[in-house]
Amino acid sequence: MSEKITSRQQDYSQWYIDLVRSAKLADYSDVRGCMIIRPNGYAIWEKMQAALDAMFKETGHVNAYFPLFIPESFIRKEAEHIEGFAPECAVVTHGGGEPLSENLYVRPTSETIIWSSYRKWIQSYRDLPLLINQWANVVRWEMRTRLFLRTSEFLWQEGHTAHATSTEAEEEVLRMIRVYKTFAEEYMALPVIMGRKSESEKFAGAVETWCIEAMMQDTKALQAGTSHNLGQNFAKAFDCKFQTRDGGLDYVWATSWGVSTRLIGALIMAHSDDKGLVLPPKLATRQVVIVPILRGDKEAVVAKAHSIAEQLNQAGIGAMVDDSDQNSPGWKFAEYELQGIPVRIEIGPRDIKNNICIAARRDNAEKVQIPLDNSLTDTVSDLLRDIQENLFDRALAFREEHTMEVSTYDDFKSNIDNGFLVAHWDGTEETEAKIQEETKATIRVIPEEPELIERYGMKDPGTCIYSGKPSVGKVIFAKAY
RNA sequence: CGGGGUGUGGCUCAGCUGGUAGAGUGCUGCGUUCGGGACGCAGAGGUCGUGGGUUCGAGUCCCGCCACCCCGACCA
Repeated sequence: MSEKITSRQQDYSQWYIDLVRSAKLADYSDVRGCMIIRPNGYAIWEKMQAALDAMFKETGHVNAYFPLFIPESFIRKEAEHIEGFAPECAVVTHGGGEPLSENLYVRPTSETIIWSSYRKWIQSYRDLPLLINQWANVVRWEMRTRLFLRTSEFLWQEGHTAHATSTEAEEEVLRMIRVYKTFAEEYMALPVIMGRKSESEKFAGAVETWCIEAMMQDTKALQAGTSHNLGQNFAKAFDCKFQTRDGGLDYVWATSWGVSTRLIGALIMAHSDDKGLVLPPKLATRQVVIVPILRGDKEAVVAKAHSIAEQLNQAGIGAMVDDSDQNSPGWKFAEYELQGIPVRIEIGPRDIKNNICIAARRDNAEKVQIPLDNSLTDTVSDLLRDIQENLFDRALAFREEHTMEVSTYDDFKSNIDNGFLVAHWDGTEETEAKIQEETKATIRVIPEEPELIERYGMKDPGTCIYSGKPSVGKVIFAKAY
């Protein structure tokens, strides 16, 4: 084969690239740093969008769309925001062949243009809360890019909410990071650690940033979603005040939260193997592919394959038949494994005689015989549920195997390439920066997961592994994408 | 921006001390196959990244430029 996938063991990074390209998820574009999301990849995004969008609606949000272009003066209104984003912005200076009177920034995120509107829309506490989400593309000029994980342009959703009180905003921030955690774990089968970011890792312009952090198969960390408490920073920058219930005047409290097409990269790096993509059933476009073995009474085999597909489809399980005679069954097996379809059903004359079919699981390569009767849909449906759970359990077990507590800096340094390290930190940016400089590792998350907090005594006071100064609790360090 | 690498059929690449373009795979057609990437036969497909130079002659040698990839510094 010309498109052989490099093994994970040989070169993890190359494996990822080979997989993305051979599974036809994405392609490099002619524009530096940008990618083309191909139908196979976009289908995953559409599945993600559908599930997330429903969850946003359930939590009271509505969708809207704000412009791609942001006037330079808007970007400059919030001091930390401009400092954080300006260096990685694309700027439009000309339009219609003429220099523009004011430069337009291609949005790196939409807080500023959205708050310039919120200012007009919000006058009273009766206008609050305002709960808007948008599905959009954003541009951040990156020095080094990786397909899905970091490209100059990417797709995402960004929620922007406005609230009457600080407490409500805090609740919103937590509500949405929990939505992300639920989505990651239940749909992506990706266990994540929810918690706060350190001061230096938080969003430019936020008071506090919450995140969900996942572990990839090379033990590196990947930030899978963030939810920001923006306090009154943007309201003040855009002079967005409202009349309170008791007749006073106050600045509006804000949040923003987002996940991006990076999740597709996370999905790949968490579950896939050397044969190709492994998709959790809930995010696969099709859950089942049926490969008829075309020998003997071919017509009967093909007919049976289609009737199985119909039976499954009627039960809401996405199934397709590949009855083309262009490729051998072996070729098809390999191809659909590359594409990550969770279950393959093989059906041949032998099986028809025995009134069974063979189902092969993508996650662990096991093959089972399934009787061809009314129980088929339930059996397949159970199988899919089991695959979904197994992927999660496997990823969780992997993360736990690669999470350890360290109490000395020497231990830290010798184990930092082995996964997540739980360690005491004195809470200062200086220590964090020093550790990053010396080891390339950063504080990924200050966990707010009761189970983890209890297991590792996360909130117990101790001594910083780097400075030896007092620490109020432990945090998770790792090398990150 | 540093370090490394690569530009030759769609893809992966070979092409030596210069002599007029090659393989594998893919593609098209026909036939035989089909329970883990099948086989035979016949075909189509390339201004060798780009600009200049040396030469009777450049994919090959020299100089410039461009693009992309990988590794690092910045970041979802």
